[in-house]
Amino acid sequence: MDSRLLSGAVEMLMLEVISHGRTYGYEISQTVDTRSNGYFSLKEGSLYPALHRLEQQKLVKSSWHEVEGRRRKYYELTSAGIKALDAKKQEWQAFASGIQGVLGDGHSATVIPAF
Amino acid sequence: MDSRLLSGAVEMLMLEVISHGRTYGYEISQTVDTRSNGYFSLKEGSLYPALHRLEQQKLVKSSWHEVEGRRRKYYELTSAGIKALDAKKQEWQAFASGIQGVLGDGHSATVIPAF
DNA sequence: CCACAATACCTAAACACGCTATGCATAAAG
DNA sequence: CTTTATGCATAGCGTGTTTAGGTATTGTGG
Repeated sequence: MDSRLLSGAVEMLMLEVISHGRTYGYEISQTVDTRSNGYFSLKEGSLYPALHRLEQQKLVKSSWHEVEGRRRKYYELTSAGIKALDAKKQEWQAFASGIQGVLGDGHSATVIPAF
Repeated sequence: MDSRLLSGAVEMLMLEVISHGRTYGYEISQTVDTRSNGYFSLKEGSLYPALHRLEQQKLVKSSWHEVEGRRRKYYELTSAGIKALDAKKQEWQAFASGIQGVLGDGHSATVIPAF
């Protein structure tokens, strides 16, 4: 897929996944992959920097934990993160509507007069 | 709006507008603006370079014309452009579905056990 | 008549962010 | 014991948007 499309939606997707319960980077990428039927695959080079951005923006908070013999950095949403996710979802809806507005409504191809 | 979202859909939108009939840069931006109810605004700094990219990729062809006392660079789709628009639309659908797949289906918030 | 807005095109520099590639470390599988 | 999967991280690259600026013509209000 065209990665430029994904640009801008990555953070929303990640926040969404995290909103379902405390999770960590590797699992987030797996979840996004699975739930999009393999259409998206967050690469590590975008995944981890994005998590760091979100944390810097105080939308998520992290904590290291040893689980199943694995050292993982778990993330969960802050209250600001919950609001941000909601805002991003609304923005996504508006964006998708905007696209439909341009693509959608009829406008049968015009007969083009020559100059 | 988040310009990152738009990035990646810009070329599709422009091809779409051009597909309705020969047009030029300034008008394209107005059309996109109008038909998205003012939601999108293609900045000149992205509009013109995008047109040049499309032309370089042979998806559109241009010609200068003097109309209404205005010197304008008119664009129209090539046959490759028509195909590309179709492909981009399909990709958009797949992308939007992917997003819905991640956002959509229930997944009631889990009760998070403490560590 | 003149300043200003609108129309119309263009580009350079700064910035953002996804990707590739790489590195490190541990656990499970063969 | 070597390979694969898990798990985190970052540097450099590529691409495209924004900001900001430049040029030129036409219409408009004072």
